[in-house]
Amino acid sequence: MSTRPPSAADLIANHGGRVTRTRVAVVDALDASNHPLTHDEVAANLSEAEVPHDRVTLYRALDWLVDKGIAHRVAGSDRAWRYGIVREAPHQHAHFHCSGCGNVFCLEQVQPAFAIALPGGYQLDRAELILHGICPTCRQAEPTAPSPEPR
Amino acid sequence: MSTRPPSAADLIANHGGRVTRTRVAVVDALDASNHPLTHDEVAANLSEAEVPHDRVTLYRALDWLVDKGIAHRVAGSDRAWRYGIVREAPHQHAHFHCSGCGNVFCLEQVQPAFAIALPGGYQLDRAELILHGICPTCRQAEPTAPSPEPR
DNA sequence: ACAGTTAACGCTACAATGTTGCATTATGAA
DNA sequence: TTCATAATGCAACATTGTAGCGTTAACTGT
Ligand SMILES: [Mn+2]
Ligand SMILES: [Mn+2]
Ligand SMILES: [Zn+2]
Ligand SMILES: [Zn+2]
Repeated sequence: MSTRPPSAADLIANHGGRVTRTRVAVVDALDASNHPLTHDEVAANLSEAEVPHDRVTLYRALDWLVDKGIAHRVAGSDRAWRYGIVREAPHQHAHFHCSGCGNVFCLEQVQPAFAIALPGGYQLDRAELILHGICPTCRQAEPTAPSPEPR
Repeated sequence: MSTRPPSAADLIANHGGRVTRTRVAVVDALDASNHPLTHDEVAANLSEAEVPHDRVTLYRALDWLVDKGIAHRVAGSDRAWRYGIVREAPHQHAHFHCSGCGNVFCLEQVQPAFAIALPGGYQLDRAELILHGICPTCRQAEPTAPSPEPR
């Protein structure tokens, strides 16, 4: 017998939270995605699943999940946070920002471990590595696109 | 005889732009700062120098400077862009985000050059290294502060 | 099964950071 | 000086998120 992954409800209850409609649906939505989602994307997801929800409640649910370490939050290039389920703690890896679709992908394989010669006086706490480029899906959509991008 | 650094007006004119009150003041403000400034900080700076200015015009001036490569733009942790004068092109170095003062510092010494084994299908365009911690100024202000930061 | 406590909700208002449209101004060129 | 138009200044709007506060419903204890 292998241990099954905990249900959304279990995850929430195990962290001392009340199991509510929105929280369960949010965890399910994040868990089903292969990349972190914006508040708006989660909302769309819930709407599609016909789960009634409130904008503010959704923000609070996401915040709570991050606070409990169930989800993590990563900044996008468009100043909207992305929320992703935490699949392996601690959450420390590079993130890939696709300039095609705008999605952010967690690269769990790429652990930013490098020695940095910091100028004097700076006290380093945490390093964040962000890679910009084209994700596999967008790349396949336009394989050899020159994308002239006139300056 | 050493070549003097170009005046703000020259910089602007050399890029084919009209030399206006706001643009000149913005370039001067950015140039005088040792770290990139937010729109709001630039505005405060202009107010202090008693340079009349409009919020939107200021945004457009900053955008124009970035577009021409005179300034560069870097994201803050508070979803406000920071604008800094370009002192050495190309602008490619690590950025330090101070959790004390919230300022962002350009670390021209720290060039993010590392070999990354990217998962298949991703096309890398640019790598961005963000360091989080305490800047020299904030550190001196509270030398051994634990900074409890209650969640 | 029921009642009580209070975490969490849902709504309204507000804040911060930008963007868009458009009439007006003033910069640089002729 | 005159002229074309780049750039401005103002009002309105968009997006992303927070704060206050009365109401609801999830859990606890019986
Ligand atoms: Mn991640
Ligand atoms: Mn910089
Ligand atoms: Zn993509
Ligand atoms: Zn600082």
